[in-house]
Amino acid sequence: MKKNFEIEKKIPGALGRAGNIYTPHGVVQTPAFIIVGTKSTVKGVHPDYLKNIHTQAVLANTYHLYLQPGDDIVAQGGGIGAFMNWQGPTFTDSGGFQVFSLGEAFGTKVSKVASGEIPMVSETDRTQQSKAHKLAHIDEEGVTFKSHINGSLHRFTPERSMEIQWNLGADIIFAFDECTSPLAGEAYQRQAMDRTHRWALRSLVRHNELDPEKKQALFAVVQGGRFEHLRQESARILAEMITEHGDTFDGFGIGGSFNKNDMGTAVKWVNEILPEDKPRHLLGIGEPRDIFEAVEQGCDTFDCVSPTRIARTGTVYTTYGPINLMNARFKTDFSPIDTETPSEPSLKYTRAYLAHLFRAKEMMGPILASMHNVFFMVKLVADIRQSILDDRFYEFKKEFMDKYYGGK
RNA sequence: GCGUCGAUGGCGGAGUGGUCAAUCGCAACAGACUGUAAAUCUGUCGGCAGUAGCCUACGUUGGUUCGAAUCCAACUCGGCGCA
Repeated sequence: MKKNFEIEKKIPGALGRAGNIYTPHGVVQTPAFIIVGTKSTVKGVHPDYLKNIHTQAVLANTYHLYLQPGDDIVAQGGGIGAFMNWQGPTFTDSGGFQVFSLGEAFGTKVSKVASGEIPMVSETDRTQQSKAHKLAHIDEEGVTFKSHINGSLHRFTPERSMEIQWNLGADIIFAFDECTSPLAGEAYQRQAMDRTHRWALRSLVRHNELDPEKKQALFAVVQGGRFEHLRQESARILAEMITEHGDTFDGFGIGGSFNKNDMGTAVKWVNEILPEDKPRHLLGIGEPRDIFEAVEQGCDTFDCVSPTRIARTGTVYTTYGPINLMNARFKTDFSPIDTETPSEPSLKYTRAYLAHLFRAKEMMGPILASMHNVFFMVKLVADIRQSILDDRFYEFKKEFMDKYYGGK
């Protein structure tokens, strides 16, 4: 079996490490922030810019590209990378997140990261009526989706997800899983986790039929919610999972829901068990604080919609915390977006100019803010990597956190 | 000059006797956003008071009425028509 990951240096006294993931489209130097480009485009950001700022990889979405334009068309276009003119490494999520966002979370404000008090809602408390409005329905075999675009019905199974991801052609793909809600109780988490494990094996089997030469790396997705013993069990089962042909996973994703306050702890439970010599991707995370915690506890890659999503509504990252450019005080603030971050937008434009663009609803507002935020996160995680290589991770962490959160 | 229609909170525009401090949209002011249902969503938005409540308000003045943004009269301003 070819080697697709190597560790360069570890963080003393922790699980963290700096390393390299090798893909057919280049090396991902880890830790790395993978930029989300759901529909084979990073919203508002040109691929050339991503390249210029040394973005390590782009993550697209199986469900969205399957619906539009269709994975067959993406395949004809040469796969997501060629289709969007991105030459670097690519990932695709399996559609597992949509099981949550279009299912349990649909029509609610529930986020996969819960903060503060978590109301425990048992499965029986949910009415049939509310379930009827959801766009995703789960059964043992797979998930039936109702398209959010035109209402048409679609069936996803682990096998189908592998086939679509094979067509999309990303370098790193994920097993089809169920991202559970942070509101789900232990009984449901257990049930969903066990099912996700069965789906993982089916994904592994189907993937190896499609890709005997192993052009794509397949990552399993650890579940278990906020329950320590479930997380540990999930990590153990997936780490040991092997097909009758001897195939195993190339890496692991850590998915599902988290408690905002102890994300590092949850990640640690898992990474203490996962094999050290395979890469670990923390799905859908996150904020600077989360990333520092997760890197320290052994995660190698991350993806998150936050940089581009918050940018579109006027929020930009700065060294001293995020700011919302729509706030009145920025109307006449002619300083750079962030004096300590040399992104192209920050070097060339003022806060007042961006504030004007956002108020005028000019598309350059979201574009420039997205460019800045992508730069900020890519650079932050690159800086974290460098701090590990330089043996100064903890110093860098404290320095950054003190500025960014200002003691909060 | 005559006729006619209209004048509502920053703007647009509902409301036509009590349930109106007044639907809604925009603007404004905040907040949220963690494997993108998202250039989205939520809250506030006359003044004062921590909810109770009080005050000032629907062009102006006066009137009808238990009660008026809503009915009547005059006036002021504006649109349109005729001279």
